[in-house]
Amino acid sequence: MAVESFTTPTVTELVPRQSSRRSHALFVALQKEIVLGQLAPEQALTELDLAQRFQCSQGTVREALMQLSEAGLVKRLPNRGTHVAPCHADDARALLELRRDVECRHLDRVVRRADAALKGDLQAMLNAMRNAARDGDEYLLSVHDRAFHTRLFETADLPLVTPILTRCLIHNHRYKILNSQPNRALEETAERHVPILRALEARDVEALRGLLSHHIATIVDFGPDLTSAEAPR
Amino acid sequence: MAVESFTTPTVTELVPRQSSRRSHALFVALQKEIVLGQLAPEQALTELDLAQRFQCSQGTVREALMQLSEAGLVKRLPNRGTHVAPCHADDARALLELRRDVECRHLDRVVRRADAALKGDLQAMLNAMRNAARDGDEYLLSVHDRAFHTRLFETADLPLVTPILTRCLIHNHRYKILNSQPNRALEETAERHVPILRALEARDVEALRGLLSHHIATIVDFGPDLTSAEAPR
DNA sequence: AACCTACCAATTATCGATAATGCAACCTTG
DNA sequence: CAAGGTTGCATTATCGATAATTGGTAGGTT
Repeated sequence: MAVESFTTPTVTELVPRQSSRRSHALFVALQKEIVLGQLAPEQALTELDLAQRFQCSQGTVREALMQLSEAGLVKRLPNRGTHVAPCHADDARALLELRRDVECRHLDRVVRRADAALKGDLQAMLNAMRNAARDGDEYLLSVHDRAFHTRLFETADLPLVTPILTRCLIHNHRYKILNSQPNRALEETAERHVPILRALEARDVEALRGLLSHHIATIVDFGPDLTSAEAPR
Repeated sequence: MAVESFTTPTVTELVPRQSSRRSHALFVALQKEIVLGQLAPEQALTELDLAQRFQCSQGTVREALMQLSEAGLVKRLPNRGTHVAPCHADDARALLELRRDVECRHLDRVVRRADAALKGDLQAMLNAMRNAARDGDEYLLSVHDRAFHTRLFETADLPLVTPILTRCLIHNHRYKILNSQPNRALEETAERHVPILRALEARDVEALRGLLSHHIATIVDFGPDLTSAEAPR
């Protein structure tokens, strides 16, 4: 194992080099508006309107829309435009179950490959969550929350599965934010990740599985359905 | 508009209106080459090369590449190009488990909403699989196989989950084709879908779950891991 | 020799303009 | 007045050209 005396972890990779891309900035902005409901489900998005609004060309808007389509936040129909994706409870519940399966099933791989860099990154993300919670910024909190779980799962080294988790995460948070009173116990949400980090440090796969499963099942109250089924494996 | 004799069911919607789009044709062609391994994993794809090869502009190539990225068949890094996605056994196994979860978990919804149109479409796809198998066209067989399972799951009416299944399916088939002797019992693969169709007609959810779970677990031989875990719910 | 810097070739990102498509309202026609 | 065809508008799809970014290389400095 490498020496872990680095005070600042590799946060450099968290905001890679995409900040210089107009289309990516647009993607980030639109994603936020969709998750916050400022762009309503089923709402139509026309490329030239967005181009004028963000002062860029139609092609750049198109690239951003295709990235949103990759995240499942919009649906693009050939020659018929782009619409914000729906957000129904049935889909949300299914995606939450799916997320639990994905995150809980490969924890042995995660623990096996966990190193100091992972620990440092997760700690940094936890602090970012705390800051966002303190500032009452629910969306920023969700951004770092997704980063936390994504970083954790990436350690399993299943690059073809990670995009699926990404999809689940964004829709989980979208449904939560769209169906809850704003600013409800944000600090608590951040602190919920502490025991997960502890179990990871102890390399306790079973404890980790139980914590994550409960953590995910209690994100949104869907009734007893989700908690009844056990975590996979 | 010419008069259509409606001997075949609503296959019109299977190839919607995308055939007239250059980028979609390119997407289909590249997808085939990737799944067949003619484009090797990790191979670099440069946009202008493809534009010249397919006689179209760079933007059109880009759109196709983004669709491939949505399917997880390529990975695009900003300013660093597009590469064919890797294809490792660990990912393939994880995606196969995930596919089984998705397909088996919502069969109650499928059965509840199944109608004559679904039955007709599935029967048509089964016939298409048989034709492809008879012609020894393993890829075409896989195309109709994916269409069969996708059409079945769409009946569950979980539009946010369907794209995830799509992703799993394409990677399942890619791994299978990349890791098997060509033309191995194609007819058998097609006929495997007959009991599934029968159980659907009988509206027997439990039988359907067992059949589908076994059907999926035996696509690729990953050892006893997949068959040991039971189908969810 | 190791390191830093300025350039170069290759590639992607963005742009503005044009072509193609789909939809809806309108008009014709029986 | 209904059915079918036609036109016009709004929007997406495609194109060719230009700008920006990257990685590597050659050259110079300590």
